[in-house]
Amino acid sequence: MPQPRSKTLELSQDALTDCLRGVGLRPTRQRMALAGLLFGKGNWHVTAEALYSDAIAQGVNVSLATVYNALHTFTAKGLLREISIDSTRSYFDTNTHDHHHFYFEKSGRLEDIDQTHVKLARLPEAPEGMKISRVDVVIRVSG
Amino acid sequence: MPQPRSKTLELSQDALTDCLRGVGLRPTRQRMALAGLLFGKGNWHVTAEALYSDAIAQGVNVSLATVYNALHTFTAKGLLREISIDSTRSYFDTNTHDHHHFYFEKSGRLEDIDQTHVKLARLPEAPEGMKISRVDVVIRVSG
DNA sequence: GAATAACATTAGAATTATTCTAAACTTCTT
DNA sequence: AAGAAGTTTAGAATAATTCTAATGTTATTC
Repeated sequence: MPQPRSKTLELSQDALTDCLRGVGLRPTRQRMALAGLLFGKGNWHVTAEALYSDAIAQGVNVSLATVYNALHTFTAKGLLREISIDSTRSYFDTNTHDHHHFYFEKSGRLEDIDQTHVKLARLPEAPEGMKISRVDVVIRVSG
Repeated sequence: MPQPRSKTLELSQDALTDCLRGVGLRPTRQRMALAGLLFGKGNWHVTAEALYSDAIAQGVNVSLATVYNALHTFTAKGLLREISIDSTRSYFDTNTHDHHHFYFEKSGRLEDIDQTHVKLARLPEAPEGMKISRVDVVIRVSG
């Protein structure tokens, strides 16, 4: 169930166009609308289904396949970051900076953790010939 | 594709029975066989499909549904720990102690990280009324 | 040790999340 | 405006997992 988003911080059409063109994507009607929903309201975590419902609710005419396409293209271009929690739950995070997450087991909700509250003091070497592409810390909470 | 397991460290029927009874589970033929495959060869990470193939290959007569049932029951009883990497990949880890993982993006393989090589120096408080049930660190490597 | 209750297993159908297909449509370039 | 390249779409396909309900097994009681 999608949370009602709090702050509205509408992005202009021009800002959205720039955002898409800036990463080499054509500003199509669907991508503009989805980018508006994704990036117009501060950082959040969204599933494909939730974004799709949101779009439909706003009268944006878009198919579920397009939502998946857009989420994956945006992720590939660095506009989003994908976070997988369990086999039935994959979130897209509009915050692409280094940060970690609380996962609320009961509600299935994800929440950013302030960067200053987690510190990895020691990390292992990447195995021979490999490089670390990302470190994810997920703190599961319940109760 | 299941890795060929290296060390063989067969567990006696008695040890398996004790292991199951110890957590309040009936030692059925299928559970005994699956527990033998899971716990007889040191720590490893297995998917449901891989364990199923392994069982079939060893001539153990078991259905896929039973493999899922057993994996989930064992996990609920604390004999296994489930690790989800992405929406199509869920592993069961026979190492239930605190530890973290390398994830090889190319091969999809998971590897334990020696406990001494990761140190979380600072952790946030659990949000109001919640308690931390688990902290997962997954280091994705590629190349 | 037979009867019974409780628990487990099974094949196959159902479900869920996601990806694929290929035809129709947009956008960009010339 | 025309052509090329890229995008969208409905609906079919896939993959992993769960469900169903009938059958089989294990444990308990007498």
